[in-house]
Amino acid sequence: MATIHDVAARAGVSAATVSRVFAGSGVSQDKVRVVLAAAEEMGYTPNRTARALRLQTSTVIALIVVDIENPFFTSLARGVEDVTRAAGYSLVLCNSDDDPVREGSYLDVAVSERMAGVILVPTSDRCDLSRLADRRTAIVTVDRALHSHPVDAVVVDNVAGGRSATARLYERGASRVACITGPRDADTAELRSAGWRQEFRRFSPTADPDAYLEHADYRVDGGRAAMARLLDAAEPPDAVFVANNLMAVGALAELRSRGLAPPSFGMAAYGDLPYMPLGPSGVDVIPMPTRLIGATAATVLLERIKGSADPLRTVVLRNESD
Amino acid sequence: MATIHDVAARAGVSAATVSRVFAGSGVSQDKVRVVLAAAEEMGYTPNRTARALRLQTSTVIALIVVDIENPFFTSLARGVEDVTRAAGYSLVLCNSDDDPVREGSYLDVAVSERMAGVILVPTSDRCDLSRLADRRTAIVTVDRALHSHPVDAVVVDNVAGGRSATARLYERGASRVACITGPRDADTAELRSAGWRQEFRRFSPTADPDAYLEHADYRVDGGRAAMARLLDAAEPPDAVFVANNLMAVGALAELRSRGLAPPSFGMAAYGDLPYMPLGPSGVDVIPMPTRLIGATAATVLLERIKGSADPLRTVVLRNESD
DNA sequence: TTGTAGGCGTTATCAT
DNA sequence: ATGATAACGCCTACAA
Repeated sequence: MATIHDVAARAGVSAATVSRVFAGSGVSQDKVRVVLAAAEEMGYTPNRTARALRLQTSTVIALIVVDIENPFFTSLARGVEDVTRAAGYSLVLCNSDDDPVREGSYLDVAVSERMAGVILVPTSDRCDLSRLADRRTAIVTVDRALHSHPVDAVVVDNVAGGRSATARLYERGASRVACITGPRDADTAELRSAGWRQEFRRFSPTADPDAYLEHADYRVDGGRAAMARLLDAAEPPDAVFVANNLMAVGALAELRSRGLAPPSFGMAAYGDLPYMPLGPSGVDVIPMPTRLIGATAATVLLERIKGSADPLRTVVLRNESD
Repeated sequence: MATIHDVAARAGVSAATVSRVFAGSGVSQDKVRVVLAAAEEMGYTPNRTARALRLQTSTVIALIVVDIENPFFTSLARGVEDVTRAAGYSLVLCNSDDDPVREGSYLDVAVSERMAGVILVPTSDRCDLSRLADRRTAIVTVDRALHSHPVDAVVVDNVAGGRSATARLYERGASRVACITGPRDADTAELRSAGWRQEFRRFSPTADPDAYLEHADYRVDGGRAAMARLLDAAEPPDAVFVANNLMAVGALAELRSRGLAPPSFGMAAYGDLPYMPLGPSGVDVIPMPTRLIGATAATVLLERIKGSADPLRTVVLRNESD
């Protein structure tokens, strides 16, 4: 494969000149032409590996998500990619599968490959970012915030979303709104259920919130099982707020299998139900500005990569219908 | 950040010895301990960039798909990841968005980063793999085959799937089965519709197949629009074979919006409909062994990376219900 | 078993 | 504007 020296030899210039041509600075017009021609003929592509070694940084950005099979995260990825690509970076997507070990290994890869930055959906608050800090690798978290480590973050107002979803269910006539939220490690799960709890206390002051709160895993089957538990209770709810899209799909399946379904049994979900333009499902959706979240995170990251020393910030995007 | 020399100094050995410790060969027990201790204390991680430059290959594998938002491909990715991860490689996922230019740029990145190999869902038969060939980068295509370039491939039997889906619709009483297939550039689209055409000719010998064939883009909206065109025709079909999952979702939406729906209007789809355990949709699904496809592709790729010089092969997996 | 030294392909510094 | 040269961190003959 052609190296910079091969091109230099062919063009009758030094390697330094070829390098400058590709860096785009301080080379005479004629030499530029000669070099470009030579490079073209030889099919020369700069070796990113060598460049990264020399520069101590590459032009790759990693996006690490907790569930590649959740459309929310792939849509987020599209948002990220739109802006990173426009800025000349390539985006690689990594799936931690909500496993801190896998998350850690991808973070290691990121610093070890000298990636320019990483956008991370953290598996939990305990995740270790020190390795990135050592290398001053730019980082921003999305969707979930991190309190154990100071870092830029882009999130939505989960409490407000949980509240408005719950309130709407009550206003539409529900008398007891349960909640299916995510894993305890996910701060979004805690915040969304906190929003629900506020409204539950207000509208069902005599009932015990904890009897109507289920934790699951943000996945279809978990949502379905949680819905089943709620329905099997002594005093079942007549509506439910589900804290993410996939669990809502599962909960809906469980309801339908029992002959229940919205709107007779109320349901609100945080985030769009995937592939559900199939006629009205009766589910009240709190839409998330998914691509915008990704695009915003990418923008923040790029600023850090460019060297911004602004104070850390947490960008809170509004849900589209609070 | 600690380098191999720092560790060597601290451990009182040469850099070569440290390198050998991490390569795992020919170092005395006591030195191994000392080196590992030193590395641990200093938080040393080998610099993959330097290693890749030296070895002319890295330990990263790229999976380039045409639509990251299609659950089929993310599920495929899980299958790939299962085996690459077990073999000690890290997988990065890239989205070409069915755009040959983006596909090309990711291929460039792959060779430029000296990735160990790439698993590719090609956007079309015209895609240029010469750059990979130059660097002898291992490659295998999945889902779609490539005839312009000799390369390993893992696919399913698209013709058989198209035939059996169509035949089943006729056997269930349909009198005219239309077909919504994918873009002309995708060989899967041509093969699936070819399967349909065979059965169409057999069961509807007097009708013109081309009047009942629609090309769309393998996406929800495209499927919906195609379904609308079919229904608006002079002699509309009473059943349809849809060549992929997302278009089936769109087609189903269109049917329902017109008060039609399976099973009165027959529908068969190639690949599982995403997030549809919501009660029977009435759609006859040709399930694809999605994860297995990914795992198989990864296995083939790993063999090539290990240096296998076996003849090129195309692995054809059976659909689960042919 | 261990160390020395050269080179992987770039880019930045320093001359010219 | 251009060229020679050193260095980025690692691995691997080759020597000892």
